[in-house]
Amino acid sequence: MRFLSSTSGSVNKTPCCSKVGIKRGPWTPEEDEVLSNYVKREGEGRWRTLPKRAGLQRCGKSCRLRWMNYLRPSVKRGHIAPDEEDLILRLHRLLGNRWSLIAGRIPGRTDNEIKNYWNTHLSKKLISQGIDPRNHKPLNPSPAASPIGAVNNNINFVAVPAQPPPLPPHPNALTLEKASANQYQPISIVQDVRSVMDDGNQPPLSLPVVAGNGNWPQSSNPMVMGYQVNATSQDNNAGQSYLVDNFNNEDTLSSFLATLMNDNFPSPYPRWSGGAANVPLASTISPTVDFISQGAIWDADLMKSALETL
DNA sequence: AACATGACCAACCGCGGCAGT
DNA sequence: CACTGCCGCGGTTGGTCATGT
Repeated sequence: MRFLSSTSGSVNKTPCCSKVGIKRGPWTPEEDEVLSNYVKREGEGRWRTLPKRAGLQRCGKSCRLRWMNYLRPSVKRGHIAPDEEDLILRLHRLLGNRWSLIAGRIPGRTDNEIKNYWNTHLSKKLISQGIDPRNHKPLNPSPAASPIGAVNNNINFVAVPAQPPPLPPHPNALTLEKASANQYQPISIVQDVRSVMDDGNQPPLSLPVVAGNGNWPQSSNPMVMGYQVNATSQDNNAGQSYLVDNFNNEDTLSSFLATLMNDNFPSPYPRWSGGAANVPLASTISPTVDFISQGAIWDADLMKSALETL
């Protein structure tokens, strides 16, 4: 039983939870009050030493979790609303099990809550609709068995055939322009990416926002997500624009993000080169995730508007 | 009424990243 | 540069409650 202090077995317990005298299990109202008052008074952080300072017989991890998931004033209570569910689905489709990132885009909801809601509701819902909740693609690749699946009244996920037929030009192409030193924003439709490909032309340039490593353009880069236009060299000219697909075929954006997140991107790992794009360097190897969380490219509103084009 | 099963979700655990030294 | 400790994340567990038999 997990809530009893287990003195047997498990050698590799984390230090904070293996200490004698540390309480575990459900929190009492008294403990909640002590923790809540202390954090409101002293602020968040220094969780490791907080229990001692606050006079709680808990480990720091437990205190942090309790505050973050339950006691924080900003935590929203109650059922997940339809629009929240809709947003969770869209974000999960793009980000996968990045619960913290998803929660960061849904005010008042915690990563734990969204994770639980996903595991107990949404994943089953998608399965019942013939959609694989892991990748949002049909469980059965047979076109006859994978019609368009209505997830709810607000959103339709289009089942992707095994070999999608050519699509006509779509008006939802999104282009980006440099809005400031560290942010791009959508501008007008420039060109349908597939028309470039269908003509058999070599893509002008791979999209610098994904391939930029200080040595772009890299026309041989296999992760062509979009094409730079109106740019002739590695420069930082204002007004250059980028076509970022049209979000309409084969989940391009989603698979692209997934590829980055799964570390499948070819070496050298894409990072912003300060000279090329003047965007804050991502120090980790999850650049897109960092960009999203830092708002470097996809700030909250931009991400939302992009998702709404799906 | 008693028991079995399933759903829900708070809380725990291990791990990786990162800042500080 | 290497080491250490803390923090935060995602996966998992198991207690509680609701529903079914």
